[in-house]
Amino acid sequence: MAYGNGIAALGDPTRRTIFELLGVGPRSVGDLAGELPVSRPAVSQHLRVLKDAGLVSESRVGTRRVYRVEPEAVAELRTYFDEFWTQALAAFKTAAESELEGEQHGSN
Amino acid sequence: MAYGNGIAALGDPTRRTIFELLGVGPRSVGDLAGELPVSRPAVSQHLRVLKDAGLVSESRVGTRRVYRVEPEAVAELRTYFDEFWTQALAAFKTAAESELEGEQHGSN
DNA sequence: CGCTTGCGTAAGTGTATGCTTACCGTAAGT
DNA sequence: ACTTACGGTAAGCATACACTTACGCAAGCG
Repeated sequence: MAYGNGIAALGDPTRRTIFELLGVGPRSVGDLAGELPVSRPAVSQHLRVLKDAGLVSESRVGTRRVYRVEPEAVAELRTYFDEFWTQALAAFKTAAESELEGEQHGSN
Repeated sequence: MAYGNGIAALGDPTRRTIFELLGVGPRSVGDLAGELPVSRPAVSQHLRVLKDAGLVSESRVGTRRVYRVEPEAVAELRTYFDEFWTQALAAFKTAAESELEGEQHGSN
């Protein structure tokens, strides 16, 4: 049940942008900061949150740190909304049917 | 591009719980509040956020208001993570391959 | 060795936000 | 009409949180 942290982590717009940038391919911190309207430390802090949520992982290359998306975490979120959608749709149908029960063959 | 609001709205744990309760079936405000550790007004406020995000809709039945999940909104989120996952997986593969280029057939 | 590059961390600040209590409007029951 | 049920809204508060600047630390380079 780590998806909760994931959704919360992606709640922030800046963090979601970072995540989407990493979705294209791995990147360094300064590189990311270069494309964002916030300071580099801010990006570092966002990356920490994403990392704690298991959405991204870090690897050191020389003096810089490269972050990349963790596909498994995304898969979890995907599954969550997938199942939720199925369930919501079923509930939607059920609700529509029980509405009809009250008016039997009412045309409207 | 309304998924952004949706994700942000679901960032809050209480709101996510409300959303999941509504996923099972439509419910009234007081009914929801009865299963949550927060006051009824708090639930009202959360429902407003969910409604503004397009995740739920409202309908009045007598003196009470019934809220239900909006399947289309869930579908949007589903699609978002679905596409993101596909993209992230592709990026993951690409990254793995370009790592091999550097060491060609290096056993270590 | 200094010096530079690249980042994480600490400390501080302003604003957003989730919660509560109090209040008000609307719909149904008697 | 009076009363009760139901729920949205206002006001206030306490905490969370996103951001900044300042600093420290490790890895390459001259």
